Amino acid sequence: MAEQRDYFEDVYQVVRQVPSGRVTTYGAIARYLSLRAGARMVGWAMNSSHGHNVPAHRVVNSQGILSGKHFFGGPTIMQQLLEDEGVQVTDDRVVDFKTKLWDPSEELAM
DNA sequence: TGAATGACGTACT
DNA sequence: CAGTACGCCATTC
Repeated sequence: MAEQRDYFEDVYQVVRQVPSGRVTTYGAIARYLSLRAGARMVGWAMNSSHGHNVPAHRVVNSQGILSGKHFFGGPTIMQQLLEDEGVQVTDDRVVDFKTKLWDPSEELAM
């Protein structure tokens, strides 16, 4: 049982700060945390986010695609959550993703 | 102990 | 422009 919680918690905190109606990308988080692992470990942290009160549904890949929707227990759970927050999703993709993109390096920086 | 995998991203062909 | 390959590194078998 490796309690790498420290590393994951860092990711969780960033995701938790994502405002409703906004989305962020794995790469953005990884880059903000200077994770050399790139973006893969960010997704891995999400996998462990179950029970951590982490709105992982606000985290999408660089294309704004709901890559992990299938991991929410349903192919429409993630989409429903986003739509419920005001994020329009079409074909598993965030509408106006580029505009709704919440970059920690931009919002949390400085 | 080593190999395989993985909610991604970037680079190259 | 599209497709393929590689990297990155922790977790799992």
